[in-house]
Amino acid sequence: MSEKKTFYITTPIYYPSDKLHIGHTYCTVATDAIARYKRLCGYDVLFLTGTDEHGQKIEDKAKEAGVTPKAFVDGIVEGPRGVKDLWKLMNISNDRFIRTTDEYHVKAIQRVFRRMYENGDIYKGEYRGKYCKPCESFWTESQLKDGKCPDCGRPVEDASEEAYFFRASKYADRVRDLLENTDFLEPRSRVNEMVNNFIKPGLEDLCVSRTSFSWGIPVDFDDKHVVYVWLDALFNYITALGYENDQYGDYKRYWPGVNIVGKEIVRFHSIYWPAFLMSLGEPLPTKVYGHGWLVMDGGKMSKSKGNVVDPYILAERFGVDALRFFLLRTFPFGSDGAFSNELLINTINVDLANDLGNLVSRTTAMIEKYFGGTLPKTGAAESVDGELLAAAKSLRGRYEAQMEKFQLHLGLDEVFKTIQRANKYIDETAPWVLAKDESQRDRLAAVLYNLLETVRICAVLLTPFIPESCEKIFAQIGAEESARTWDSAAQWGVLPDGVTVRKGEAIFPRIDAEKELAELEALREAAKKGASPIELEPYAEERVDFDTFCKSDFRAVKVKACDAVKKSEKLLRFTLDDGSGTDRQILSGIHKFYEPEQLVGKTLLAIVNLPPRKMMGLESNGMLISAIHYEGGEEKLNLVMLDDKIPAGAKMC
RNA sequence: GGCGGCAUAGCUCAGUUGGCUAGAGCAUGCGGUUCAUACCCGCAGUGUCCCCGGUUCGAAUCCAGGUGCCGCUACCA
Repeated sequence: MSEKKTFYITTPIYYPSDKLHIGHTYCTVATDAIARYKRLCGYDVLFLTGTDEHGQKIEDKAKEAGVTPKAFVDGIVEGPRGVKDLWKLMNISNDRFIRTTDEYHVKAIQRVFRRMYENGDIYKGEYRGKYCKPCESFWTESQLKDGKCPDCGRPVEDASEEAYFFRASKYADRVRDLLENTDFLEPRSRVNEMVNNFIKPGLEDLCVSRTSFSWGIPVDFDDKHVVYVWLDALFNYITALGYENDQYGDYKRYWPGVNIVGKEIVRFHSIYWPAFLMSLGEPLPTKVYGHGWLVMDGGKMSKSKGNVVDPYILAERFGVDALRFFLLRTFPFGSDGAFSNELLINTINVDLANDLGNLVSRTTAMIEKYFGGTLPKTGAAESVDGELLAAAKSLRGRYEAQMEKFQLHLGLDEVFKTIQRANKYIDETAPWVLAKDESQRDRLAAVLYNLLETVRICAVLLTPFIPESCEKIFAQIGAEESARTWDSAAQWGVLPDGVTVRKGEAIFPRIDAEKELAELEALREAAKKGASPIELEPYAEERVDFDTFCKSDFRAVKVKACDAVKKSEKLLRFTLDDGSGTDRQILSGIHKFYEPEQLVGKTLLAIVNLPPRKMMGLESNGMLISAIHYEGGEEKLNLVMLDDKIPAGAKMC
């Protein structure tokens, strides 16, 4: 009977290829608020976060940094100002932290992979698919016509590397039903996107192993292969509870739970994740919730723009609670929100300093001033009290309704409407007038008591969002433990007669907006200057033998014409003079970097003896050579341009 | 290109199944107050509800077309 109901909630596990930014913080803070809310309500909550540490990108980054992948991620996860430090700073109340490099997780994934292999849902296949020799083209199974090459109708043969596949197609109907006919995936708008894009066209089997790099969990019965990162990553939600391992033992107790995710990874969580669980016959998550993104003023966050928002800087300047509050108060959870420093400062000043902070301050100040800090017993009610009392007494119900839907900003909105009502109540009752009249002492005490109770209820409901600050408020208004509970938030008159308050420091100091904005702008400029280190592709370790290299036929080519390929975002079509007398056509996906007009007449470098390849229905005979590097995390591409003196067709060697 | 989403006041956003003079907060202007963190309370505005048609007694809302922004996805050998 006394067994508490359980509630399990997770953030995504973050990919530690770089320091985390405000977007990760937003997601984690939101999940933390929900976890704290559920604890407040009396649930036995388990809250998990962690890091997803395998994959090619991390292997590359580590190589670049000259350390092992494990050492690289250790630095970002456990190191100073790393992931764990950030969550500590942000006062995140996670009960567990999983790293996908943790031994128990690795072992569990190997077992999961093996089980799915043994039950037939994972099978060995070919990564590239089918090869048509005469056309020299690769095709996937789904592109074939009657099992033959869709271009020439001739038979195709298997080619390229072997890989393991997950039979996602087998679960397509069940997943579709789950998406369309339940509220498994929210917000609802994501459902159409998933069904139309991935299920209706026919859900393809998913390649779940790689041989092209080694930083991953080895398939234990075939160690050329490492497990695909998504399969590895998704199962964290249950390995962290002890699924297929002995590290923990509460899978039965807590699963299924709620997965909070960003909208960019909804696909994996709403299609493959349930399909994997179906394959193993395990319960599905109770809900996958895809929240929106913070959109920066000045566009997407990027290092070169200098608008990557560093949560450390904001939390240290304005306070952890202020930052937590801003993120959850301002943006509807579920849709995108426009982030700006100005909005941040404004919200802190208006809601926290002026409305809430000042309400606590003026209430406690008056009690100290008029009653020496201790409120006498009283009962002098008047009709003017009605509205405030009604608002405060019904607040918990309205708040709860929103919180249960994860509408965090609306829950907060209810609380702040009540706070504003309390400020108005002070105006209506004018305690400073009552104070001048000795016969109104009783009434004055009643007014101040009503204010204290309203503040108390609001503070209880704000604890999931701004826990530290609420502690301070409770201390100032003299609220004991029993006056801080979920139950007490639905009751009026919980603070005892003769309650003693103690006015302290301002809980939320006002921010000098102009000064702070100028300083943040200066920091931004500095970051912009400092943060354009040029990053290079890692150097290849494998040697190519001289003969193979010599087979590559590099030639100087002159651009006779260049136009954008219709219906394609990236492709440009080049008509080239390669000195042979016949024009050569090459397609290149560089429209992001060049407009066609810029390139006509230029002398470029191309490899001309690659097999022809069709893209968007057009044939490409070779490849133009470009130089690639990264600046501030952004890919930069420059075509290699040769001296115009070089004649078309000149061979490079 | 396919799929999906968004477009409402200077800014950030609400507007349930079509129904009052289209709303809130911030910012702005004016007034009040002095307990309080130059704060609080009240009043006042301001809108081609992206454009163009259509359905309807009636459209911000529904339908067709268009424009702009965003996301997913395909083609970047």
